Amino acid sequence: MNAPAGRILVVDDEGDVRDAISEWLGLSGFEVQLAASGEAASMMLSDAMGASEANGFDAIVCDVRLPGMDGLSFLHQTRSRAPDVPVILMTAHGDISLAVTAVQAGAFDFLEKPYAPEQFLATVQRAVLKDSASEVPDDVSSPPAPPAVLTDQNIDLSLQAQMGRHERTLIEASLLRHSGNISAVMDELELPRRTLNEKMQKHGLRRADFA
Amino acid sequence: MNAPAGRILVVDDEGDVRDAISEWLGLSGFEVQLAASGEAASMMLSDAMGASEANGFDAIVCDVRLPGMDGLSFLHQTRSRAPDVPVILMTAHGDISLAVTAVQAGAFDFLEKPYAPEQFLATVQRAVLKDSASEVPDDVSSPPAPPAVLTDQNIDLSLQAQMGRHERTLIEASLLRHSGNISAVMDELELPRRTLNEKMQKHGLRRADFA
DNA sequence: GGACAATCGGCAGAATTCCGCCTATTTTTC
DNA sequence: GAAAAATAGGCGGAATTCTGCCGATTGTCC
Repeated sequence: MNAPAGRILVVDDEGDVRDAISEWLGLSGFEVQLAASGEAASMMLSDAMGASEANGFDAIVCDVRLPGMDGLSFLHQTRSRAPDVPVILMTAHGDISLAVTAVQAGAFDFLEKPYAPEQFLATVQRAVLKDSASEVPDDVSSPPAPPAVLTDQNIDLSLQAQMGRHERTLIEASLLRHSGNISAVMDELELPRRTLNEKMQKHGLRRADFA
Repeated sequence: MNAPAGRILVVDDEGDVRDAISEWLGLSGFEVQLAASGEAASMMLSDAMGASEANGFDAIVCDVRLPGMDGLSFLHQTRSRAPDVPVILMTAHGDISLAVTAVQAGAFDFLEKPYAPEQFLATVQRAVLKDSASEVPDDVSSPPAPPAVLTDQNIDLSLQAQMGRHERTLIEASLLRHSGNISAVMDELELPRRTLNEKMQKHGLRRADFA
């Protein structure tokens, strides 16, 4: 195998998520290191920086919602300790204000779960290559920015597919908010239980994953 | 009356929104100028910059979804023409990637409708005073910016309602991208014409509005 | 271990949505 | 301004989704 495409630190308290992400990254040739908490990640970052090997990580992927030190705190800490390492934040619930805050605080990007692996990988690639407009936000005199709308590629853009993903996202977010409590989700989304069950099954959502 | 607190350009294609915002701003002592399209706003910006009076506007508030030149395009253009004028973008639908793109492109803030007038005004005030973390994106030692985005209230959160809004948003966006060209939208969203027609009617979308 | 609450899946009729076919109207093209 | 292309809407059978009912499981609390 060639030299790794880059070294990525993945921070997420959910084992399933870590597994999935590390698999995606691994298959793409990245060297992956995992952390289940902000504290652990912070220590790994210290190690990597202390070690002789280069500057440590090429990018960090971190969930916003973490027990203990949360994603934003970790972002702030990392930006001051290792300004050159791009930090990508992820969240399961779409919170605009959080995204704005994160990007203003220097996050490289802010991903909303669930996302397609290709999209995720594309973002990591960009981060590793530091190929982003966010690196030169003030260079407004540069040629008229290209159609900066970074639309996803290799993603099914049919209405049906987009609606399906959105439905999944909404249900997932509600499940997350209510820790997998079906009754609460039924109530919030105003869905008969039978319908909710079917949709969850269709999207492969299991309440156990949100408990 | 005292000297105006600042001069604000409001860009929104919906008259009701313009009226509401201009009232809020007016009552707070701001001088308000209204535009219904990105093109019109662009021309007003030219006027203001050309005129002897100061540097034109103290802040610009712009809807993302506009017929013709959309909010992001207008943002880009404005950032290069008038880098010192903070641009606040607004949107009715919460789209994280859009918010990220906007902030990376230099938007001062990204507001999600609907919001309370007080919070809207607070954001404008911050913009006029240039009191924002986005002005010093690399100053990571500063405390995290306060939550500038307002969450919805009095909005139907049922899955059905949310999905309906999303469907409308997607179709609207596609119509916008293709200037109301039905065939192109059919192709992009992979919808039979008959189905697209019905959905457009359901959501009250008329192609004429996007031509 | 038993009672009770929460959750799940099969089944099937009701309700809704999908979408081809045909025709009318509007817009473009030459 | 006539032919061609694009768009819109009525109609209705096909396909899908919705969702109440019922019994089976699973988890929880004495």
